[in-house]
Amino acid sequence: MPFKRPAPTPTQSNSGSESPSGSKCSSESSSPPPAKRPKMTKLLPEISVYLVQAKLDAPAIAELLTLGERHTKGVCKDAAHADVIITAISMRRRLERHVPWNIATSKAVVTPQWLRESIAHGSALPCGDYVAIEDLHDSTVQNCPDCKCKPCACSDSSTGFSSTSSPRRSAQGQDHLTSPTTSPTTTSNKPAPIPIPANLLPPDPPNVTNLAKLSYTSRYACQRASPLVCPNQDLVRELDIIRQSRALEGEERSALSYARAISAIKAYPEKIRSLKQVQKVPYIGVKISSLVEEFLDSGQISEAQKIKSSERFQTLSLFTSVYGIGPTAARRLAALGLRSLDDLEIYYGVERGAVEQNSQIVEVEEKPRQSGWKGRDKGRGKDDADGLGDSWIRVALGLREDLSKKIPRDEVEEMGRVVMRELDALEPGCVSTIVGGYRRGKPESNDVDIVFTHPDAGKVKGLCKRLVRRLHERGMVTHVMHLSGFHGHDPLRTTHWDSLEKSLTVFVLPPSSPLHAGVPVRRRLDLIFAPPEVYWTAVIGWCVPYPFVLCEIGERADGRGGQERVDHVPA
DNA sequence: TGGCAATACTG
DNA sequence: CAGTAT
DNA sequence: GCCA
Repeated sequence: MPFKRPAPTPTQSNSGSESPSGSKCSSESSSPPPAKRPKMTKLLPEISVYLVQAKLDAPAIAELLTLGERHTKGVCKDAAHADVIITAISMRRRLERHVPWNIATSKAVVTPQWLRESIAHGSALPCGDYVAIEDLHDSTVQNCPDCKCKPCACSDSSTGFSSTSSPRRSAQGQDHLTSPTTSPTTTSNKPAPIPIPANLLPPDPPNVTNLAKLSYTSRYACQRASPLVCPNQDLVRELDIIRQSRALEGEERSALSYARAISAIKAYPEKIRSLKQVQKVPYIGVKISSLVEEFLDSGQISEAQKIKSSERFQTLSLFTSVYGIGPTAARRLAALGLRSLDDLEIYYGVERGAVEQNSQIVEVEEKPRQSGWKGRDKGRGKDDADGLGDSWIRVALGLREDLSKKIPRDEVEEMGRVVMRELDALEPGCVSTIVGGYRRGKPESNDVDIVFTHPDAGKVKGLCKRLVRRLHERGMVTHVMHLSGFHGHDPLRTTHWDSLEKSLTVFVLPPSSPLHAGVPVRRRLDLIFAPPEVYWTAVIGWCVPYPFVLCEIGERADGRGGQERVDHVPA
């Protein structure tokens, strides 16, 4: 395996965070949206589901998980806790590999269509019509939570509207989704539908990955299939705490080892029950192996527990959650005795209005920075003596809360549309793909990464800056953390990788957007501009999660060589 | 035992 | 150059 | 911390 090519690397994006908390059946994942905004009423509030991911492709899994989270009581991590098991498997033998038979017989086991149509219908449909496995017909009918649990469409329906009637967005319960994660959005609106060159469109028909060839034993992540939600999530969560701790304490090498091991475990297709199983997983050596052993015995890892409960870890984690504060600064701040965000605000001299505590909505609209629109002060070299007086950290402190919120796919897509609309006005004919975690099928993202190009290579240069300027003028980009210029490197040996322009910004949906509600949450938005020749390579590169190992990305000139791999990138 | 991806940008 | 970010 |  060739890796280690001297060349250019796409940098990746997307932090590999975990889906957070979660005990049994989580819905809506972590951050309990204070029900302030899109007050979505669940259509199947009494039913919890379990999704067997086998035989489903990433987009379908994402779709079903999203539906499950949004409209059921919760998506269970364990079939035993669910009321309904959803699977595309039709053979008993195969199902037994994922769900113990005695469990399966005590539930309703149905096809994905049951979920889709029940939601479209507004309440649970008879499971008997969606039996996934013949042998389970009777038990499925018997265990179906049907209508009996829900007083179908009653008084309460005032708040309840069917998702299908939702004003914006049309695509929701579509069956043959056109791989929502893939289709590049074009800027073609009504007037001049500029044709997009075929080499910038996704392959049609889409490439299909032979999952059988992807084994978890592969050393390279790009050769492993990986479920969106791994069966060993609890174990992974424990190990990740140790990983984080190592990183926070500056033991990067160790952290890297944990990261690789975790990535490998995530690719392991079934629940790990014995040490023997783990030993086969790459990047699991003596130490981690012993940790896993402890986990198998006790369901937890004492070292992780200890770390998690330590004040040290909590403080460092909190501090690094501020954009711009990394492990080193966090340790230094902690060493100064600081412990809380309040401490940081005081330390960095945030003006604390009297209001602050009570009225949350203090209309803290960011004032445009005086020195141009690049939102950052320079000037003020006084308190910089200790290297920390960064006034910029104050801004980050204000952004922290918003930026820590996850972004639902709906909103990711809306952001993509909005940005595309602006770009279209600026330079018609552009093509884009939303990459990062979104493209990997994650139901929620930490940020939004979009890769752009234009069929005419000449039109790309400088576009990034222009787009950011426009977005900023229109109030959508509130901050620019970073704007990379166009380096006209020597046109020779340098591949076109370094000619990427990118900008890391903070974005907020405009009032005109259907998803704009009250005070919209500010989001991290990364814009990447690539010349057409490397467009797909860039797309791939930005979809590979950390820790990544490069593997023949870009082997084909048009970058489509990687297309087939990217649809099953590990999460 | 050496090495772990590689770079861009800021202060 | 160190630190943070992707 | 794991691999070559």
